[in-house]
Amino acid sequence: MLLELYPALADVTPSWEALNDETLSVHAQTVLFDENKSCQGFPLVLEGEIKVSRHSSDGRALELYRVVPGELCLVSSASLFGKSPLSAQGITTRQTRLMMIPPTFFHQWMATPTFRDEILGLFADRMADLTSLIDAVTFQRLDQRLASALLGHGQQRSVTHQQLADELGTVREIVSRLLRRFEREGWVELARERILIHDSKALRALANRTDH
Amino acid sequence: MLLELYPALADVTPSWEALNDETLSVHAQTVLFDENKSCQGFPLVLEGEIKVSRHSSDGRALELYRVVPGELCLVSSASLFGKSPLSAQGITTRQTRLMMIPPTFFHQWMATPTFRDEILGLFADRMADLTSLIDAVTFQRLDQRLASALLGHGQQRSVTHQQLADELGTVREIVSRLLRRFEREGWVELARERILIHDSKALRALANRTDH
DNA sequence: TTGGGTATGTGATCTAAGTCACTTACAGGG
DNA sequence: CCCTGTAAGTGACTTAGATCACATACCCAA
Repeated sequence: MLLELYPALADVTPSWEALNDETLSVHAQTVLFDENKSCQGFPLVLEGEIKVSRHSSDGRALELYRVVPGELCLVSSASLFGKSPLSAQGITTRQTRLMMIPPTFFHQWMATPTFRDEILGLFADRMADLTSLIDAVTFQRLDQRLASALLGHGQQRSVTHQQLADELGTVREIVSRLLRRFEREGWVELARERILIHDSKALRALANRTDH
Repeated sequence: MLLELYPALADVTPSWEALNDETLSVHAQTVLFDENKSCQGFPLVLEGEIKVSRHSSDGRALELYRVVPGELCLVSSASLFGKSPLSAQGITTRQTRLMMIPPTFFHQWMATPTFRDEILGLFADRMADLTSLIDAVTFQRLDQRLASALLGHGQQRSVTHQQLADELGTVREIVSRLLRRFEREGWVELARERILIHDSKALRALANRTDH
């Protein structure tokens, strides 16, 4: 199970099995780590999802990325590598099973080439995501980013407008207004806590526009 | 010299001295690597500076960070770890001496604990910078970011308004106007390609404001 | 069925930032 | 000293996005 998600763990010493009882199961909305707190351990997600985001002083939020099984929490690893405080908040979006690797284990495991390469590879992918986010935030319009946010979740997304706002780093009213516009165009259909995608092609076209 | 900047190189095998003749010296404005190209090697900066930035389709730019001697190019390392294409452009800001580490060497060196820890530590610091950038771009106003950009460069900065615009991800006119405002407040004094700081305290106050 | 809590819709208004179209200032080479 | 290219100043206008203040709409539990 764990090995399927993180095959490189097969080789590490001390064996991960020493930590088997460290597996914990938490509810949705559990805060696993927080901005400016130091990192307790390195989370490997077995099941569920962690949402990682930053918060502004005036109550706005921006989602950096989500950690699903088989992936890697960039912020935690950076914190472990550098002993610097965490730079974002991590919260589960639903019931989640995970293994918290203590820092000492994590450091020892990094000596194993396969494990190291896997971690560094995941690290790299996340980095690319982050730089994409940076230029989305800098150069793209909100309607384009909203369109992207709606895609890749199947035929419908079950979220509130406020949740989308927190994902994009804006406020609820703007999301509502843009969604309304999409609906008038016939691209989506809106219901309470639910958005049905009718024309993903049009949304994708908007998301990928390079001009303004 | 090299060892003073990167002490962990003392321990690596094969020895870095095998690469000694790989040191190269390039002029200002040399493009070392580019977006969507794959990475040629890992640059260790001995002297000079590399500016790493992203570019939008409509000619705007945003600086991610600068690499000075003793530091680490996050984008290059991510590219090497992940074999993914580079996600930013790297260009020297002045005459620069550097050593391009071939990927094979780099991978071998990562087996050395001291080297690995150093690299990962630098990696972590950069990550923190990047997340700060993300929320500066998302949550801060341009005047605040401009104020930050003016600080930490001594009594004066010798740059054009266009260069500042490219650093902040905006356009020249906005920078000119904001600087003019700062001048009217008596915080700075403007001259061709030169900005004298008169009241860094006021600038810092603006930069650190948490409200709007 | 009703009533309160949460989610959504929307007009009015504000403002930071971008765009356009210029003019003006400057510095260095011929 | 003039000419030319680059840097900077600036008014007029547009617009995306934020803010405020409500009006509904919906859902579940009592």
